[in-house]
Amino acid sequence: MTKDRILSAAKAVLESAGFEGLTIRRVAERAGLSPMALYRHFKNKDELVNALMQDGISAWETIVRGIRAQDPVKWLEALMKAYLDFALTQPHRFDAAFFLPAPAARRFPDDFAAGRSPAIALVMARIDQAKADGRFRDEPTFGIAMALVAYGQGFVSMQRARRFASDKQFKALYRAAQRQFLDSLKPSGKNE
Amino acid sequence: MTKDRILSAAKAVLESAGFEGLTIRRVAERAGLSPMALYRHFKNKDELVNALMQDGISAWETIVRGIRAQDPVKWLEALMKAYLDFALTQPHRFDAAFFLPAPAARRFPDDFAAGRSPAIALVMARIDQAKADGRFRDEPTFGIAMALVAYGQGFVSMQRARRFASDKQFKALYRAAQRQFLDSLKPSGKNE
DNA sequence: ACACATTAGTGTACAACGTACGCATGACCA
DNA sequence: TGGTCATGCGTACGTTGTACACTAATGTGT
Repeated sequence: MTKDRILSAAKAVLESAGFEGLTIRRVAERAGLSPMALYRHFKNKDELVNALMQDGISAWETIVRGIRAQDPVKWLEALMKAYLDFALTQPHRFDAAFFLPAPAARRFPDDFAAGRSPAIALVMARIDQAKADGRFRDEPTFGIAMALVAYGQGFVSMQRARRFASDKQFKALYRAAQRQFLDSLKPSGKNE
Repeated sequence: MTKDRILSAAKAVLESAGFEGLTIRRVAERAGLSPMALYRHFKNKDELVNALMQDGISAWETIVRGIRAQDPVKWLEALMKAYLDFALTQPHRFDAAFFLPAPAARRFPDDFAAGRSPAIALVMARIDQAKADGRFRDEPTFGIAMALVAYGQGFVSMQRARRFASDKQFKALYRAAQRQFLDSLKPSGKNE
């Protein structure tokens, strides 16, 4: 399918040149087509970018589904580490997945926050498990999940806005905060 | 000063047309100048945008300094509310302050996260006060402050990416999470 | 086999963008 | 009076997204 070839080209351009360097002409060249040919397959540039967003989201879901840790708390630790890795090793794909505005018409129809997103559902399941095992205090699962998500998103968003002095510092602070966050969920008295 | 007139024009354009509508030509027209005149006062568009970022940051600092609550916990509540209001009532100015990448050359030289930023210093002072008063558990002030910041930034970042079904939902979830966050900081046993 | 509609791709052209370059104007000081 | 400097403008170029009109290929119905 030509559409797939265009999308592959777009992903390649995005990875090597970022969103700023993502132009119709460059994608077309990479796909071996004339610029206008893309418009047979995507209504406009926004639609192409939106396809990249979908790609980023699927990539993240695959990553989450691939986390193998048995212990629920360790699983959540691995999740937060995976999130950081995703943000650092595939920055543009990550941005496509998490920072790109969804098309206004097609907002996330259901409550992403309320756990309808596939990825967040997995997270909530582990939180429930940890609570059942007495590893976490009895606070609302949904609230914990939101905190976890906001945590990651907020940190990466600050890093993208260059609010840290260096990437090393960002990583160190992220990890410290992650540890403290998970600790703060332990039942009373078990905090170190 | 002409430079101030340009900046005012830029702020007006930003407010009415957003970053997408912020063009040299439009700012120049608003300021009653030819497009090229702006280049006598700003090296290029990035420098102008950077000035808008500084403006946004000062605006936020003014807001924070204006919070009058005596009780430290109430002060932090007011802070989180003010943050939400800022994001919703002056979206572009907020984005300039929190989401715009700082110029690569001039990264935040000191550790913003570590409390060198004026605004965060005020936050940490209140957290310390709450801990001293026995209102918060004895967890690292810095970690709490980071969590608070990341929380806000993460939520707004998700809203900007249209990850909520509506603004009403966003507000409701933000407030719920805020309440839960502050509750989770109370000393053991005092959680409802 | 023939006529015709649909699809895929191209080439040209336009408006809007950031901005390099060179020139005009006036203020100020010698 | 002449020279320097700051300020602003007009023109022009390259790059962007994409509207429009066109051609070539591919079915599809008779």
